[in-house]
Amino acid sequence: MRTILSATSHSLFQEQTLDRGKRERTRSALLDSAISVFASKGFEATRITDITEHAGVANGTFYNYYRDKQEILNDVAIGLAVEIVRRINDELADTINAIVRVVTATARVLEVARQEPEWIDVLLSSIPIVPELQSQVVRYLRQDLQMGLEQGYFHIEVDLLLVNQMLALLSTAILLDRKISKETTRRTCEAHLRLLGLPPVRAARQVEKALSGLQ
Amino acid sequence: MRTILSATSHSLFQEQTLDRGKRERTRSALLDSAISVFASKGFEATRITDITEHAGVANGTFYNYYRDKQEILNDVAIGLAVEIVRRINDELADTINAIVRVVTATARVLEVARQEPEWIDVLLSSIPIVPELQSQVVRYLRQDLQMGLEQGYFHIEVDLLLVNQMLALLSTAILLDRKISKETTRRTCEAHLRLLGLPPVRAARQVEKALSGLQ
DNA sequence: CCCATATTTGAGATGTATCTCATTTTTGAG
DNA sequence: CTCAAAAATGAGATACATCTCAAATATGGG
Repeated sequence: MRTILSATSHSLFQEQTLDRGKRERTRSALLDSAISVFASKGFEATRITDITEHAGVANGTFYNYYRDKQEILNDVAIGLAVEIVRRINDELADTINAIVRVVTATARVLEVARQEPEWIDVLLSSIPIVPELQSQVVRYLRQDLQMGLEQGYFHIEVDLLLVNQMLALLSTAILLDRKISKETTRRTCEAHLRLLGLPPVRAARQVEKALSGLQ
Repeated sequence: MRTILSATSHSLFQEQTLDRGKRERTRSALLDSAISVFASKGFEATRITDITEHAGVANGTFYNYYRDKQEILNDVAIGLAVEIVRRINDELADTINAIVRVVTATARVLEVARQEPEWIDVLLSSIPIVPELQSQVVRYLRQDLQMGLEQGYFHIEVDLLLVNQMLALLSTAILLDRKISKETTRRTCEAHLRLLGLPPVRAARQVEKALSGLQ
């Protein structure tokens, strides 16, 4: 057992395929079930049967769609990443200040973690296992960091180490406080800005300002 | 497969028990083998037989000492933690400046990671699995952080989140650059001080000073 | 060197998960 | 509604890791 919170996540894949044929609906059921089971038992401990039982299909059905656990994890992780990045990107379309972008993105990821704990559970634990994922996340984050450098806010080398440091701080917040209090969000945003080279007082002020601007 | 570097670690447990009876020598062989195998295949993927083969004993021998994998992992992790903490504590006995303590401890952990990659591999991946470990690490780190607060250097709340943030930055460094370049060490120390609330320029200066003082 | 005790051994019993495939059931286009 | 194609089924073959234990072997104090 891994997650403490009850599983209240909405289905991600089912919703996208209610109209398409039977095949796509069954695939979505498997994908959504995989999210739940991976989140509650962890990837290693999950058996194919756990996924099929949760999806309400027979064991053999799994093999009509995927060869093994790893293969369905890939689909799940990419699907989650695409959805979460899409949401945040939409919101940030008009934001040009790099500090605000970083704080907002951080806060939004934590917001998703609060509302869909299973998604983030699976996504974060997939990063080391699904190589394709890491490179996507890195490319996405790097843009904002580069922007912050050009705007003169950040004092740091933008590279793989930095991106992974930021991801690690995110993971820490989620693992330690699954309900994601406002306090946890604030401190994680501050940690990000401190890491990026803002003096602590300035970091606090900027986080304060940016977070109050979010609804 | 997990580690890329070849396994060049020294035995930790064998050395301590060369004189004691057969029983303790076999136990040590199992413990040292467990380190190697956990480091190379990861805990989940390790089978009892991997450990006994590596130790050059029969499969059944394992069960004369441990009930299962988890039980030997506990012994391994605690043994590693005790050894590493002992080394660093010895060196820091006379250091009273909290900044120097934090930078030195960080640098030394990374030094161990470079020289005994298997140790740190296993230790870090054990932290989530061996509860006893986490509380020990937290208690140990908290002292230095408290000291830094009292000396007026740090601007932060010292709690579980902070300690885990620092551990996460350490893990990130090790996972991303297993050979642990000077650069990685410097940046990880700076990240720690930035996180603790030192302004970036000051953090850089302090790290520079403290690291140059280490042989 | 002796021998009671401690330790090791490894074949096999047990349990469990994966994966296959011949058969059954469902689907949805015409 | 019909029916060929698509999809689902689940029993069982296969594989493999755990754990046991009676027998074999090694140990080290006297």
